[in-house]
Parts: sequence; structure tokens; C-alpha cells
Amino acid sequence: MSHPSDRQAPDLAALIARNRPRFRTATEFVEAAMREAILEGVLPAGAPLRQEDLAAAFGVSRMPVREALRQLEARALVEFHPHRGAVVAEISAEDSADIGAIRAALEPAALRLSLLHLTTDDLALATELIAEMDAEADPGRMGELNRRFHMTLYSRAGRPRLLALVEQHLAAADRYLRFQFSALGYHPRSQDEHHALLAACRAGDADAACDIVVRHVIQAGEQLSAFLDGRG
Amino acid sequence: MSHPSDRQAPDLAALIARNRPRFRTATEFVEAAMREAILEGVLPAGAPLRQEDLAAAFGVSRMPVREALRQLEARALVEFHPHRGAVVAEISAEDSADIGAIRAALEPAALRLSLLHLTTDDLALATELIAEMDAEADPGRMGELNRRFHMTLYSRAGRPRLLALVEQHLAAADRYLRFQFSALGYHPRSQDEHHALLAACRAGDADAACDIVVRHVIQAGEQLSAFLDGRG
DNA sequence: TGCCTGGATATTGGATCCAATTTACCTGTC
DNA sequence: GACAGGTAAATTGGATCCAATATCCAGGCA
Repeated sequence: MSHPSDRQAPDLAALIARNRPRFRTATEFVEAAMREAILEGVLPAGAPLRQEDLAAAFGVSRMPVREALRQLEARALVEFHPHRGAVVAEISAEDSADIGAIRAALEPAALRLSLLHLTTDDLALATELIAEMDAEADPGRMGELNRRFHMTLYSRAGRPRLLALVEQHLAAADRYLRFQFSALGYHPRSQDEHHALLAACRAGDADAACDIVVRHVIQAGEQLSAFLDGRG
Repeated sequence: MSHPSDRQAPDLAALIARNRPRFRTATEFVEAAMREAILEGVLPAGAPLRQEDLAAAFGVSRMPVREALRQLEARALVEFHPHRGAVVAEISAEDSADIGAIRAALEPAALRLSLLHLTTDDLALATELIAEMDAEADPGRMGELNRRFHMTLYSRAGRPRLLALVEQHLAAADRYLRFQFSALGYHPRSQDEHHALLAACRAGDADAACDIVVRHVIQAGEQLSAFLDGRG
């Protein structure tokens, strides 16, 4: 029922139509759709965000757009320049390293809190997600699967704020991952690490699992930094 | 001037007057002032945030207030209930533990990145801030000094996003710290830890410094959790 | 020729106005 | 007397309107 082109061709119009009915206030809807659009690269880094245009695209007035932009500003996804408008936040090697440092700090903490409370269902789901990743070629879907895999392992941490932060930065990293993926191709080493991570979780070995996560994050960050530095 | 129908605390007016000239857009100004008001307890947890009242208090229309509220929502300082209004985010033992877990993860990471780049000026400033804390009785000022002390030690990490996150959660913790301070009094143990932390930084001993920070955060969190649990 | 100045234009920031939803209260009935 | 229904008031969400500011281009002056 969904041919590749349906969910693959994520132009702004499709993304809007898909999300419209799910939200009760226009602001919520615009905020969620724009966040997705930015994270998926539909709105590329540096793109100017003209309120009037966005309002027309969403079929609302400028006001919900403005409120949504403010929320995204607080999440560092857009930048405001007073009286000059908002732009999609730029990406850079420094920012990538910044996000990597945050992930390397937060994710082991979440994993450690979650590890012992993971159910067999959780582990089964994680296994399934790894398998799906093997079969997936689209960078967008891949990023989502990767995010869900990690979040599944952290999900029992019982710390909503911590998990929200982890998810937020996992998503932020996706902006880079997608970039990297389409430029370099995805390398299987990451999948090996996923398997190793899952094995450590099954064994309940927190130290080993955290170690793998940290290395996983750092190594991805370094590769990306090198790539971004290389192209300027 | 402020009659019974004014629902906000009386010294909100002072806070507003103090901050007004510093910002160029009304939204920025309102956002900063409200954040400070919430963190300082001027707007207590659970307080309903009537847009009309706030607009009148700030001398602006409802719109900058709405945009500011959206930004604060993204920072988890206020909660929106559709068509029912916004309230100041509640505090709870769980949330305190949540913030503690985040700080315990982020702050050692920031410290480790910053430690070797600290200048003698930084260390001198940190020393001064500890001394000021000894002399300070007001919980509000104390919280600010504590925050500045910590941030001084992290300031050379060279990771803007990480530092912003740390500062944000340090400030969030302040909401609890202030609460604790006025209920329990401040205990000198924390100051001892500050001295020990500074000594480790001077010595360039990252492991020891991180260890102290983690224990510092965890112990504050536990004491606070116990206190909050105790009162319901 | 190059730089500065001034005005026109586009775009955002802020205010006001209208609609939609929720809540509280009042009334009527069981 | 209590509960259900409905209506009115209050408040938010959204749209439109106006003002303030930044950019861009043209023209004058050194």
C-alpha cells in the first residue's frame, strides 16, 4: 500500500498532509511538522524560514508559525535574528562534536538506569529493529530505526526528562547521520556495535554495554567530524 | 497600585523594571523575565499563568507573552493545557531525581573537557565565588553564586550546546535548592565539597574532580528527594 | 570612481479583534 | 435535595491589522 515514493518523497506538502489531523491546536501541529521537516532534511540547514510562506504552506495564519518557531528556537533547531527572520540552524563539525559529547554523557546514564528493567519484549523489539536496519536502504527510515533501537534500550530508565533529552539529541544527531549516510554510505561496523550492545544488555552487563555505547557515539562523531572538516 | 485582583507576586514588578531595557524585542524580555521569575520562585510551581494578567504586568500585549510561554514550554518550565491555559511546571521528588541524573551525567563531562583549559583567572574567580557564598544568606543570591561557581569551572569546555544544557539544568536544580534552603537551611558540607572540587581542579586531577562533582550532585539530589518524599 | 546617505520595500514584531472551547453556574426536573 | 442539561462568562487559540526595523537600490558628494 505504501510504495517507496510515498513516504520517501518527503516534500513539505506531503509531510503536512500526513500530520494535520493528529493535533488539536495548529501550533502543536506546525511545531511537530516543522521539527520533523528539519530533522529529516526537508528544510535544509541555513534555509530561511519566511513566516508568510510557511503559513501559506500549512494553511494557517502567521501566528501559529511564530509560536512554533519560538519552540524550535528553544530546542536549538532554528535561530532567530531580530527583525531579520529565522533560519534553520546550521550544522558544523563543532556542533556535531558538541552533540556527540552530550550523547556520550547522557546515553550511558540512561542505559545504566534502564538495563536491569528491560523486559524480554524490549529485547525482542531491539533485535527486530536491528534486523530491519539490515534490510533498510533509505537514510530517513534508517535514522528512525536507529533512534528507536537506542530508545528501546533506554526506555525503562524511568526518568522522563532524561529520556526526552536523549531522544532530542539522538534526533539532532540524525541530521548529521543522514548527511553522512548519503555521502559515505552506511558502514556495517555500526551494526556490529549494535549487536554487541544488545548482547551486553541481554547479559545484564552494564559496564560493557555503557562502554559500547560511548565508543559507538564517539566513533560516529569522529568520523563525521573528519568528514565535515574535509569538506569545509 | 497592586490591588487584590492582581494574582502575581508583588515583586514581579521590580523584576520587570530591572530587566526591561536590556532586551530589544518584547518577547525576549518577557521570556527572560519569566524564566527568572519561575526559577527564583516568584512564580511558584503550579501557579496559573493568565496571559492577560501577565501582559498587563509586563506592559505589553498578549502576543509576546504567548511566544515567551511557548519557549518556556520547550524548556519544561511551564506546561500547556490546550484551551485551559499554562501553569508553572510542578516540582516533585521524581523530577528532582530526574534533574539530578542529568546533572550527574553532564557536569563531569563538561568539567573533563574544561579542566585543562582553565586559566588562573578562572580559578581565582571560582575562589572568590566560594568566599561570597560563605557570606551570603539570601537563597536567591546563593543559588546564583552556586551556579556561577559551577559554570566557571565548566566554561572552557568549548562546547556551547553542552554548556547551555548544563546551565539550564543547574538553574532547574536551583528551583529545588532554593526550596530546600529555606526549609532546611544550607549545610556547610556543600561548601566543603566546593573547596575540594576547586582543589582538584587546581591540581588538574580530572578523575578526582569528576568524582567530587558526581557525588556532590547525587548527594544533593538524595537529600532533596528524601525531603520532598517526607512532605508528600 | 567609491562611499555615504536617504528613501522605498519587504519582513518581522506587536496590538487588536474574532472564534472556538472550556468551565462554572443556574435552572428545571426527577 | 441531587443530578442533568443548558446557557453565559471567561480564557485561550487564531486571524488580521498596524508599526518598527532591516535590507536594497539609487543618487549625490567628495
